[in-house]
Amino acid sequence: MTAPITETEKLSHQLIELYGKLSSWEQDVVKSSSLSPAQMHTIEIVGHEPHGATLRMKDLAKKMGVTTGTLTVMIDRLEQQGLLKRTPHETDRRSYLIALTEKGQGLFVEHHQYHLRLTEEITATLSTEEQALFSATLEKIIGQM
Amino acid sequence: MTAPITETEKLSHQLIELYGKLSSWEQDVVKSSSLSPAQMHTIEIVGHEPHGATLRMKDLAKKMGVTTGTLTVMIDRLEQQGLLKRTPHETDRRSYLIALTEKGQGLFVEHHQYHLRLTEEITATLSTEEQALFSATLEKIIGQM
DNA sequence: ACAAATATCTTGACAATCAAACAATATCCC
DNA sequence: GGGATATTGTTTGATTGTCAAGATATTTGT
Repeated sequence: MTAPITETEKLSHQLIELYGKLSSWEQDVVKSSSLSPAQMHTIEIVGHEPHGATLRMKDLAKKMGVTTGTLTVMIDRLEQQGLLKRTPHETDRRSYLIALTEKGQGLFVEHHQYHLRLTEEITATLSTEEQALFSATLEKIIGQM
Repeated sequence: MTAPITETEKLSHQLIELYGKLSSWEQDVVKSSSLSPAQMHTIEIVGHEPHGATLRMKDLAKKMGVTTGTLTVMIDRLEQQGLLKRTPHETDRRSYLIALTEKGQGLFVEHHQYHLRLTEEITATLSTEEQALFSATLEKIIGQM
């Protein structure tokens, strides 16, 4: 492949590079736990839910971009490990609400700290203004997706 | 989870969100091809190599963060589909060099165009200066990882 | 009440992955 | 040169992630 020419090509390349680095960072971090990347990802998604939110299997599957069939076995295993639990939906007896257990919450918080530490490290050389501006632009970009 | 408070928490959250959106974008794009995400990723890594570079199985496995055992079956399947090929290393008879075929190169270029189009779309509302600044900061961040 | 829609689970098939064992080749050192 | 050691890639066996399709239970609409 030839070197990027246009600004768009440069940025596209940077996004791919960032994605790849985040990916292998996450893989490394997860390796020290007993969970697979997909399992940790599930914990992260559930953990990021606002407190008190109700997440049904279907909602979670949609958020994660997998089928409910896939999610069933994923949740089965995480439930077996005591990291999250199904509780019956109050009014819809077909549904379960998925939530972290204490143990799962602990794991989530610990993992979240890793993310914060990474973010601190990679922004260490930026000025407050530069970081704020970066964040603002990133917000716009995310809004376009 | 509560709302982000510090700038670091905000940025960490944004990075996770960006990652997730890129992830599902890639999944959607790949779905219209006959390849799995992992297979397309392999094509991308090989395709991004500088022209004339020599990639052995071991190198590629390292770049991708998988074992050579995993890569062997991955390359087997892509080779069966005529997207890339193994050619014997000139001096080391244990090794192969992995490279895209014409067909694989075509697929790579097509996929690369998708990436460029996405980048254009998400930066459409940014001024030239804002994009340049964003790119510069992103460069620093990537350099810290 | 009944038909249609919905939520979840189950099953069968295959891809992705790793660790460990293996085969072929290369390198080192005496 | 030749034997010990290291490296490269493949194979094997096990587990996980994934989907599509079908099954079951429940809810909704008429």
